[in-house]
This record gives sequence, C-alpha cells and structure tokens, in this order.
Amino acid sequence: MSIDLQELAGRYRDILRQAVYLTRSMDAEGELSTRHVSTLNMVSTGPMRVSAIASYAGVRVPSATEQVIKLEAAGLVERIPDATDARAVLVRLTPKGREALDSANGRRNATMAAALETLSREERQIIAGAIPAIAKLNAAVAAQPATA
Amino acid sequence: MSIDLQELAGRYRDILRQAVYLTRSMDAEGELSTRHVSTLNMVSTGPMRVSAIASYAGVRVPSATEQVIKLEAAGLVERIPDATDARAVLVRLTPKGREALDSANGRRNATMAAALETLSREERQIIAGAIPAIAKLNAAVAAQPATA
DNA sequence: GCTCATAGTTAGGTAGTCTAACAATTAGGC
DNA sequence: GCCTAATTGTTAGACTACCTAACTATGAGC
Repeated sequence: MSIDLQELAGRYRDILRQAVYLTRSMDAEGELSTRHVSTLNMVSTGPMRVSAIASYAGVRVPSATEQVIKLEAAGLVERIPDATDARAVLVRLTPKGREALDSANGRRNATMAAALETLSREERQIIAGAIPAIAKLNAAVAAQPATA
Repeated sequence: MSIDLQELAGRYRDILRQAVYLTRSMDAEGELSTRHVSTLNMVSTGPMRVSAIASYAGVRVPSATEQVIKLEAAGLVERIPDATDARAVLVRLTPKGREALDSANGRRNATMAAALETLSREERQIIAGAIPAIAKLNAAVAAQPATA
C-alpha cells in the first residue's frame, strides 16, 4: 500500500517546524545571525544582484536591500556596479566577509556534526540518503502556484 | 568508508535553510501565520502553561505571553487558572480556535501533499523513512550545551 | 511569617519584514 | 531618435515578533 500524502505532509511539517526553532538556537553571542550567514552564503560563490538575493531568501527586495546595507556597514560585503546594467547592483563578499562566513559556517557545522555523531551510523546514512529527495521536495514547494 | 560529519552537516543545513524559507511562503492571505499555527498546535492536545509554550517554541516567556494575548483577542484560545497553582495560567484552545487550526493545518498539509505528489514513490518513501532519524537529530541538537 | 524561588505580565527597545512611493536606467514602438 | 512602459533598487513609514529588565502575585522552606 502507498503512503497517505496528507499524513506524511503533516509529519514532515512537524519535524520541520522543530528544526526551524533549533536552527535559531544555533545563533551564538557576538556572531553573525542565521540570516546574515544565509545571505553571505548566497554571495559566497560570486557577486549577486540584490533582487536575486531577495528571491533566494524568500523576501522582498527592500528587505534584501536592508540586509545588504547592514552587511556592507560591517565590511562583510561591498556593492559594485553591474557593468551590463547600470540599474543593477552586484553584492560581493569581501575578504573579511569570507573569513567571518567561514568561521560562522564552521561553528554551525561543528554543532550539527556533534548532534549527528549521537546518531547511529545507519541513521546518519538515512539522513544523508534523504537529502536529495528533500531538496527536490523543496523545489516542488517553491514551484507551487502560491498556495492558491 | 564512513560519512564525513562536517560535510553532511553542511549539506543538511543547506536543505534546512531552504525549507525554512519555503515554510513561510505557505502563509496565505488572511489566514493564521505559521507561528500562530505552531502555538495553536501546541495547545491542541490539551491546556498548556505559558512557560511550556515558550519552551517548546524556543522563545522567552514574555514572547509567549504576547502571542497568547493576541490569540486570545482573536478568540482562538482562552486563559484559565491552574487549579493546582494560582500563579500559573493554562492556555486552552476554544472551539473557534480548533476550527481555525484544523483549517490552517489542512491547507498547509494539502500544499505540502501536492508537492510530495510530484516526487516519485521511492522518494516519498525515503523521506518518510528519514523522519524518525531527523526527529532524533532534532532532539540531539536541542540537548546540546548551548553551542559552547 | 520571612525569605527566596517561580509564573506571568508590562514596559521599552531592537531587528526584520512588508507596502507604497520614488529615482534611475533600460527596452520597445513608432 | 524619442516617448512610453517595464525593471532595478532605495527610501519612508508601519507592523510583528523577539529580547531584557523590572514588576506583581503566589508558592515553598525554614
């Protein structure tokens, strides 16, 4: 017999909600907030437009602008003009930003790795194996027609 | 060879971050927000103290008080005295709250179920199979000594 | 019954988000 | 070539949710 989709959806939403709260608990004193880390992660692979940052972060453009302004004030990113479109602005990670990002990612990954270590090897493999499916599910949710 | 924990932690954090943003996108116009749904879900199995709500939600007590006050103003919960401790307050779902919660949960589950439907049966089974491991991982993160 | 701990509320402040309005630039029709 | 319409980003103003600190009321220990 097949899986009841509604029931699976409910259980998945449950653990997701829990995980969300826990993610915030990984914010440490004096370090970058989860949102700042997310934004820095986005621009870590190359300069990105403000509108692209907003889109990936799931927020409106003004909110992204505000985040970028704060990161710029902290010297973690810089805004450079887009050579192909004078309206656009590219956000680029500075060396200082790279350093701060690596440090924050390292700390967060270490925390998560420590938690993973308490699981059995089988459980870790199950989670590792589920990541592609969850990524695909994320994409499917994102593609949804606005919860009509 | 075994899985690299740091690497797995990073990949897991990635899909989690993505899922977090998507969860918010499931908030619909005129309906309950994700946080309100979470709070209502907590008291849906029985009256609960404000401090317990705060703890489960991962916020401080004043924040929980504020949420409860808003839900009460909307007629979705009611505050009743705790017979065993006059300091405490129990938060109970009202019939109207039950109705609103069921409706919101139904809509959200339907959205998630629709996304799940785009996956293959194997992928759905992988996700279903990973839920217990992820729940255990959540518990492990929660038990962590404050990211020392 | 005094003192200390606990449960919750209130007050004041901060961070992040939104919509609406605006400036600057690009693209397209003619 | 220009004039209009669309796009990119910022600014302004308001709202929500969160925090810490201070307070009230009740319970617990001696």
